[in-house]
Amino acid sequence: MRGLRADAERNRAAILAVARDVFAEQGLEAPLEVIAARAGVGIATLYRRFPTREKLVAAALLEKIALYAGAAEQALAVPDPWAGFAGFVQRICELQACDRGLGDLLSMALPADEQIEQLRTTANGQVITLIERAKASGTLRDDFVGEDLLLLLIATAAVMQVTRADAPDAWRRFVALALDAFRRQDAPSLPEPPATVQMTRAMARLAAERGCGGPAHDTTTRR
Amino acid sequence: MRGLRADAERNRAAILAVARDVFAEQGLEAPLEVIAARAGVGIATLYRRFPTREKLVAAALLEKIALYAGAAEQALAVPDPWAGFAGFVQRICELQACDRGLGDLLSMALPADEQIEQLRTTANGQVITLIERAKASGTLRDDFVGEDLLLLLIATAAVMQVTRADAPDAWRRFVALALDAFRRQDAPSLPEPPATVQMTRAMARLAAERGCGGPAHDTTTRR
DNA sequence: CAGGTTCCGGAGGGACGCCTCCAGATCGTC
DNA sequence: GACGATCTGGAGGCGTCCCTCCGGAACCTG
Repeated sequence: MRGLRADAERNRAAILAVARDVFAEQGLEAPLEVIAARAGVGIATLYRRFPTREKLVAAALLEKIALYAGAAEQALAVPDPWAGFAGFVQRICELQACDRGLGDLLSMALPADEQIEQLRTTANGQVITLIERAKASGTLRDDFVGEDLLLLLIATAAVMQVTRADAPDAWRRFVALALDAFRRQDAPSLPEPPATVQMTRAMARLAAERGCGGPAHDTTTRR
Repeated sequence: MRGLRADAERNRAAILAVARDVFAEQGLEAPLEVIAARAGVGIATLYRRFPTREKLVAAALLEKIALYAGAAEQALAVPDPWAGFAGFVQRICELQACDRGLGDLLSMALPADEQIEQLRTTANGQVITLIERAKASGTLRDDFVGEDLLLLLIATAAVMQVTRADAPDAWRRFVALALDAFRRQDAPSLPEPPATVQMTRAMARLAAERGCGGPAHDTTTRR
């Protein structure tokens, strides 16, 4: 694949810039024609440059995913295990709140680009370490697992979406409650210690990280 | 409005029965033509009997909402305040899990029928009582408010939707975590004690119940 | 500035869901 | 069983979004 022609490259950049905005505002299911129009480009040009929605999503959100991965790394650098863990949780929720598209990507099992999956997978490894460290320090409940974090991401994404218009900060309270629940306490044991569950693709990855293995089936269907 | 002709009444019943099933399976945004087809009826007949989607939803889900209201009443009959509260939370989440349409209705601020709103409002009053009772007994955290329950309903609805296929019981773990968070403990105070927040219509109702008042604006728009 | 290559954009077909219209079938009453 | 009132169903217009096709414009190399 050689370099694009000058105008083509310009258009590509314009599409990408607009896509970032639109996905952030409207989520990953925004009409592609909106993006093309706002970029001052025909719909065909968008399709030529990004043949599938996933390609466009991947290109547009790569930096945001990198922020997610970076947050995990920074959290590991925090000396206090609980502070690192709690800060990480708040940080990724913050990222989610700033970018509805990222929320979709983190919470729903959208078909994602290989590059993004790789980034996410390594990040997940660090997250597991973060979790184990916090558990070992006695501040995070023993039965906590990575999947619980995914549940939280799903939940906060929904809370944000529903309350965005009326109470845009409601999710902060929700996340604070969740962190309270995650903190160690003499609580009744949770149902279904989910050693075997596997939900979204991201969760399958998480599980794989932790050595559970799992059929990462394809889903070749479109739409 | 006089009685319907016999065949019309029969069709109405068939539509309603099918609507209950379809809404439970697919949520409240299921195509109306699916319902008409499954009921063995033309789409026009459905529209004639239920001119708007909300009317159909209201008629189809009335009993389910009644179950919700009943759960609040039963919970108040439980002697132990915490057991009553926790049982209620689990019960309504269970109801939500069994009926995706009910989940939509409880969590999203869908335009709802007057009859349903009324039922929901009285139920919400009982819920507030339930909450206050549990707080007074020292088992529910002091800063808990009715809106937190709504947040939970929103969150569990999302969790159920995303994990339905792969881990249909994941929501149970999630709800158990939430109940842990709600239980009294020496926790850092939550942000935004939401005396003033008002999110969905249901939440506005809740707030109104508690005497906050609030502009229950109209949203006359269709669709 | 000419020629070939690359790129562009809008038209347009397909799928889906909403909702309405009206010719004809069905009911129930006398 | 006949007649008027009531009810029916599917065709079809509307809107949205998807994606492709192809005549023509823009680039860039010499």
